[in-house]
Amino acid sequence: MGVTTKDIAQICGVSRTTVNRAFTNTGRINKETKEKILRIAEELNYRPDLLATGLKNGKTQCLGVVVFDVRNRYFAQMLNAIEIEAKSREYFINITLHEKDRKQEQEMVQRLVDYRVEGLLLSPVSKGNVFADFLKKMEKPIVIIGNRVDEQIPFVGIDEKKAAKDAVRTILGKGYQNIVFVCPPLADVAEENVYSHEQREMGFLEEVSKHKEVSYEVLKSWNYLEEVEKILSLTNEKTAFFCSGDIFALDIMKYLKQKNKKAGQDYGIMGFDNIDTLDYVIPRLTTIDNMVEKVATKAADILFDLIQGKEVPTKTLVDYKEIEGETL
Amino acid sequence: MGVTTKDIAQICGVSRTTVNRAFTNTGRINKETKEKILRIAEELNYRPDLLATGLKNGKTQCLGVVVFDVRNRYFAQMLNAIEIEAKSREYFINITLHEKDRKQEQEMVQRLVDYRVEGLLLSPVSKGNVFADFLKKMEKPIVIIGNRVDEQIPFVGIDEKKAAKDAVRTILGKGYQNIVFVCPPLADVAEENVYSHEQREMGFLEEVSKHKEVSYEVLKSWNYLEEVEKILSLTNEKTAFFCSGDIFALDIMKYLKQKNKKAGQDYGIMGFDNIDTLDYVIPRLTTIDNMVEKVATKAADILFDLIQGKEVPTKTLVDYKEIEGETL
DNA sequence: TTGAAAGCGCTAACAG
DNA sequence: CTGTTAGCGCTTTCAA
Repeated sequence: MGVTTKDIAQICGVSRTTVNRAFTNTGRINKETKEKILRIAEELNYRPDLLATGLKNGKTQCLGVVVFDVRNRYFAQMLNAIEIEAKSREYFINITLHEKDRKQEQEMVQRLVDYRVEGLLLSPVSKGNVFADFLKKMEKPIVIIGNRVDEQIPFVGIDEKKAAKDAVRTILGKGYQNIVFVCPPLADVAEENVYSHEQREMGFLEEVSKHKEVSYEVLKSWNYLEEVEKILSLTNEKTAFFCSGDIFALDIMKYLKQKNKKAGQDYGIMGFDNIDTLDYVIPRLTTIDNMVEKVATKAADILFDLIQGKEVPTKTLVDYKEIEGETL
Repeated sequence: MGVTTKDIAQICGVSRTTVNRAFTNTGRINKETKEKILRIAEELNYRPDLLATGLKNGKTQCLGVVVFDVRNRYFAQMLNAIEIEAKSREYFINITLHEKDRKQEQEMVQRLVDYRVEGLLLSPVSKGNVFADFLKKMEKPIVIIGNRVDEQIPFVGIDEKKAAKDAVRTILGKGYQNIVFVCPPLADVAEENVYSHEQREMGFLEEVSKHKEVSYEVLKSWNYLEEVEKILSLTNEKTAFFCSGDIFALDIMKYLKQKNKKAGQDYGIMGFDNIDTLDYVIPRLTTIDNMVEKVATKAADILFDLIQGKEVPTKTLVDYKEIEGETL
């Protein structure tokens, strides 16, 4: 590699210990020696080797973050929030991606641990006991964002269930008699961790079943476009689609627009997440802000607490927010 | 930390060298000894310390990637492409973000180098000789994506200038007599590396000035919404806006829609980039695909060549593609 | 105020 | 087939 403390020591005619002291401000050191060392180091463009430092100290000032796809706005916003939080504590973040490949997800976690990151933030697609045990075996501070893994591993998110209930109430308040919960991710429930969607479904069902006069159903298929159209053409009731993700809502709106059906007029529609693509789409979609930035910031906070050996809650909920648009 | 080769050696009653041999398949080793070592390692959940390995070998199998904001679709798609490419070579990528903060950008580069990544992919906001020298001083393989820094540092992108010329021709072909190039980033040309936008502007000017009968102007302000509206209200000519970024186009379309002006009818508009938000917006924006995924993949390829000590071109252009929409 | 020596965990040359 | 030894670059006693 480049210049090492050894080189500097040699040039300055001192020992490596002294050189080290010059950098760390630790222990007594002659002012001139120190200045000389620093000057020479500067001249030679000396840079400490972080691998060596990390190895020696057992600390790397790094956090690992594992998410599946940065193209997803949710993660993009999340990463930014984490980055900012980490930076404020002079930590470095190490982002890794896996394309919903559960094997890779574990590999990424493992590798980050092997690189001795001091803590991990995950938004996992894996689930179940095996995965939970795997994470626990890491013996590293870990905080889960969004898709809960088990009761013990600290988790940060919003109260998805309550949010879904609120949404149903909002929709009913607008006079809809038929509500369809559109949740394609549930089609993958067998393999994938879709905790947040499951929670939303529970909230939906709990609330909607309280109202005898309302008819409802849940769509768990990725073929939702056709199904939605069919539903609309077969019913006479005032129908609203509650989508477990803004993307699905946008997709439906676009599709139905081509069929000359207008959101907010011919049907109602509500999303979930408040992704920023919504800023460019007319009419403005009514949705629920998942507060991903707040959640991520909170998760990072908790992770730092864990790193410092503090006790932390195993479940932390951040307030969500309904965003009124023009589609109900 | 956890279990080390030393522990395993002790337990198996052999030396650390032997343990090492069991893992690396290098040198002769007794089959049973090997199996025993591997079994014990497995049981103890042994994991090599990557910091130590890296320190020893001077290799980390890591690439560093520095971008300014992952919320930007362009980078999001770029990162995914890089990730895939790196993974196929068993490299790990280390993504870091800085919010267009040029000081931080340099710090990130420096830190990645200090962590001994084997190469760097940057899409920089910094520019100029000082920055170029800084990068060269790293003495690491580096490939620049999108915003060129200087003639020597390998760069991958599309032929922005030619693409802009093509776009102008397309617009003229639709009968527009007045073309406005909307390029807010040029407002920041003093501080920021906006190479790609400068190239686009050059292309625009070169092409448009060939046609004496066409009037044109360039908008370099972040207040483009009002200016656009003013222009539309003052001119009688058939006007098109050529936006140096789809985001600006979407913003304009939304704004003008509220003023009851329709894209493709009351005015023409064309974007640049082909971000995937376009999928959800009607009418479909005519634009140019910046091929970010291909560019990123190519950049990673070149970086690997550099890492292997091969010669690489200092400038690589990937074919762009015009996407016909409904807004011209 | 400074230096010698040992060690973080892994690896490789060289002996045996 | 296996072990000894030294060393990657940095840090930290402990002794001078």
